[in-house]
Amino acid sequence: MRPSAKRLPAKPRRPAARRAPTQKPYHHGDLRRVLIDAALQLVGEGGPDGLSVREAARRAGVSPGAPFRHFPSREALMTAVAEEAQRRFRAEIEAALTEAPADDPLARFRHLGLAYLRWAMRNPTHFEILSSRRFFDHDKSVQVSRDNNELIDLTGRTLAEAFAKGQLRVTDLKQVQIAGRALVYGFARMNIDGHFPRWGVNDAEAERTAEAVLDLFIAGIAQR
Amino acid sequence: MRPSAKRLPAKPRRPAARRAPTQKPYHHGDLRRVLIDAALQLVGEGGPDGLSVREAARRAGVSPGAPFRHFPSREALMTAVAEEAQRRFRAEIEAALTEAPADDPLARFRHLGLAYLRWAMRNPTHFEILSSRRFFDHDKSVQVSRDNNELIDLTGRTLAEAFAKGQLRVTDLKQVQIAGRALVYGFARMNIDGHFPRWGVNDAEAERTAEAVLDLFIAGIAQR
DNA sequence: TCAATTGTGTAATCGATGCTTACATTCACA
DNA sequence: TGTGAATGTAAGCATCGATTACACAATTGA
Repeated sequence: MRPSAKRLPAKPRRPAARRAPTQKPYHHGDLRRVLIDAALQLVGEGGPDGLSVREAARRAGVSPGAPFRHFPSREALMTAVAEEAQRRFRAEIEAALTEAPADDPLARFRHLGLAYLRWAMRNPTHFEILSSRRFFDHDKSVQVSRDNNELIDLTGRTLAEAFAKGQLRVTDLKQVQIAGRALVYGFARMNIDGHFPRWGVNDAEAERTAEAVLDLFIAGIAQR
Repeated sequence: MRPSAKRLPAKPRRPAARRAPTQKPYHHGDLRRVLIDAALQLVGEGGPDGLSVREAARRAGVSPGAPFRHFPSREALMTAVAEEAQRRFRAEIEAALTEAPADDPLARFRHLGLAYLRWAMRNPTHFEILSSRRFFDHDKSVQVSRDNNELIDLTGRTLAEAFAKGQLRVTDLKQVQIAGRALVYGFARMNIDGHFPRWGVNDAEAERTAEAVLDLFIAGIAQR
């Protein structure tokens, strides 16, 4: 609730509306949200280490101690950032999946992998924090772990459907899934960790190579 | 300066040899080496963030400013740690390769991947620092980049030999190599980043799964 | 032999950070 | 309308990386 939009029917003593525009109100309004946005930006700019509680407070125009009213620790703020990133990650993958053919599980699997890779390549720092346990305790975030598990289940089901349709020549789907995860995760992390020095973020060649690598993997497991 | 302990040439001044054993000499002896060892230990214990210049100095029994005589920055100390780790990494991989059959390139490729995975699984924090550009500037370490490039070249040559012998069904070796790197790197990083919560370090099941995943990949590219 | 040079350690200090405590202000509700 | 809860500020702590001035020691060369 913003301080200007309160009840106060009959009282002329300086309401927030009459406050001088340059003078900011004592209460921020939606500091929690603003802090998360600032933190998202900081992580985007400087990676996980770029997140500073004080800097986030600075950008929100608030005292250095204020964020601790909303987040008990830097790690908690990082967790909130990861939750927001995970939400976007999952949303984009599921959106991409709606455009995939419903009756071709292997093609859906490919769409899944491509959407995964594309988001990871375009949002490297955000992908990094939600993928590594170093930056926050995944067990303490129900949303991140749930979203992640559902994504894993989704690929598992898709693979099972592909197998049921006779699209796979391999039988151990569990290992196929782990290998597939390792492949896309490894590619995404190689990009993050600077193993592709010729590419910049959003480089089209990077995404083309990602696609080729994914297709190589799929060709290896597909029936032919 | 300490006024009481001036130079005073003609005096029963105690030379280093006659110094009491409990009293440590002013000069450490081999501080640089000891600092690297302490730093290796710190990284092994607490990951990359666990390295603190002060703590390394503390363990070396030296003042907080002393390490800066040997390393201009924390990053430089981390680079030295990474160089030592990279040296061990490469040595172990090359040692494993000597035990591989000389006339079977694909088997050698497999040995290469297995040695890579094994070392990464058993030395997760050390693998992490030498694999990510976050912790030090790879361009500033000739050793790390050279060792890494030679390892990459080694796998490239092995793949080329396998192809020449007709052991591969794929033609784009460049993409096979990138996919292979992504696979083992992704698996190693998944382990580091806590994606295999059931496993501990040195868990035999982890290495067995790593082997199975690698074999799945090789089966996908091998001629049959 | 011994004085100068160079190398290597200490002590003190700086600014930034995460985090805590005490206090101030405002909101929400009975 | 008044009171407790929520949310901000101010001040301060410990730790960290890093710098500077200074102390001590080993090496060198005339």
